[in-house]
Amino acid sequence: MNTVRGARERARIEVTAAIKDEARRRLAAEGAAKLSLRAVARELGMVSSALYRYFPSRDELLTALIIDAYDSLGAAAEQADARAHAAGAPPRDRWIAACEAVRAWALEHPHEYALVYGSPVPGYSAPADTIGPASRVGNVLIGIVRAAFEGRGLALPPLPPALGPEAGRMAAEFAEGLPPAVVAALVAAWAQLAGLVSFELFGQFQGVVEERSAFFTHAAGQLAHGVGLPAV
Amino acid sequence: MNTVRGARERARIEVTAAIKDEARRRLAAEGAAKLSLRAVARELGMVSSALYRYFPSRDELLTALIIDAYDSLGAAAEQADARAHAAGAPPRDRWIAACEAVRAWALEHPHEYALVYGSPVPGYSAPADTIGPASRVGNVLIGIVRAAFEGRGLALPPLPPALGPEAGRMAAEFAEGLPPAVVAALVAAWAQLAGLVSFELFGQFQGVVEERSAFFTHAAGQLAHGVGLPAV
DNA sequence: ACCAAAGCAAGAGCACTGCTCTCGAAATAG
DNA sequence: CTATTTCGAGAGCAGTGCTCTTGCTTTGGT
Repeated sequence: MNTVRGARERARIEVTAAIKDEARRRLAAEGAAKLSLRAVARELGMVSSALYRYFPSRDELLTALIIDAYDSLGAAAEQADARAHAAGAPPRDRWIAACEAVRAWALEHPHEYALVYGSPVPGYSAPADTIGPASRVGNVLIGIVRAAFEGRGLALPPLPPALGPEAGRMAAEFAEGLPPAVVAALVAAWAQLAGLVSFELFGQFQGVVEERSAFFTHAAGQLAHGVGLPAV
Repeated sequence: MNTVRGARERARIEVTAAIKDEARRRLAAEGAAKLSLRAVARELGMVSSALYRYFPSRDELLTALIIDAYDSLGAAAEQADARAHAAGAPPRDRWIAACEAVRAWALEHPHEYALVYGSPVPGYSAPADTIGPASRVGNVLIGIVRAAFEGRGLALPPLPPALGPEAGRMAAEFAEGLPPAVVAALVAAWAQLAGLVSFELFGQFQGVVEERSAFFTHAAGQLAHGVGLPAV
């Protein structure tokens, strides 16, 4: 019922939020590898050992930040798509809008993007709590393609027979009703989108691509074509 | 001339190599973030301060490993393509072979792959020494597409007019003679290939894609189609 | 052949990290 | 009002990157 349970509990969630905020600030400033519990505690005027009452380890703190990042990124994609949808944009434009939202979020929060889509911190494996928020971006893309499928226009990408069962399983598991060939293309496009963003963010385009924004939009359009969204 | 310049220099390059070897071993075992100079030195029977005679900082050691990783990955792609080329494979199959070689190398050297294509270590920007080795994989892909172009079959991908100058610049800069539209598609495909590999390697496909190998081959084929390589 | 210069390993030391444990104070629950 | 839980503080451990000084050894010029 979310009742007020006394000063202690309220203080706890406030301190927890303050810790995450400060950690996010330091994350943005110096990156995940240099995020130090002691520095966070120091900045908050507490002693480092007190922080362990709220997060049992540095990795747990990072996990909390990862979940928040997934949620923030997912929300950005959802909003961009909703805006495009409300404006009556065709699926292809909604797709591009969602992709551009992902890129924009990544450019605004580079270290948080690196946290979720970059190399995982070694010896760390994402706990189950992250898979829900992690799928929000994917769900946006699925929703756009589904809209195109239920409307008239969706071209079927090719699918080698050997991949039929696997694609069918993926479709049944998280994109019920969509043709397997589309689902397979969708998953690939999702990874490829991350590749485009990561390359730009991690400096791989340095000295190669200059007009990043226009280039990305073009590439996103190509991805849309790849999953079968019509050009109109 | 590579003459023998005395015991001291020989010892120096031997020790340098031993340090890199041990560092690579620890990198494979625990990842870049936990790579510790002291541990490397300890394992080599020297004291940590002695290591600074060979590498001025931890970052410099990492840079050396990055260059080696780029070279190793590039060599793997080159060999795979050369093999396919020698076997008379058409461009599309050479493309897929090169992509699969990249994936195989990444699966064999996950931490080294993460070092070069994952999130860059924060506060670290790749020095100029890395750009040469870094482009070897890209050059392989360019070579394959060029072969298809100079033979008869290469379909021109679409290119929005706004991206014409940028694509032309890229073509002139590192793929002289290829149509700008192809070069733009090539650069995007390169990033997308990395996205596919990264997603698999970093666990983003966990619970999504099961038959990773078949899925990747299919996606690589789609990338080949995207840059204009004919299906035959 | 000798001797100064350069290269090198070792050790001590600094400031920092994640994390554990104990202890006393405060808030809560019965 | 008392017993229990909850929390902050401090000390401490083992580890880190990196610097500086101290001697020893190899080198190169005379």
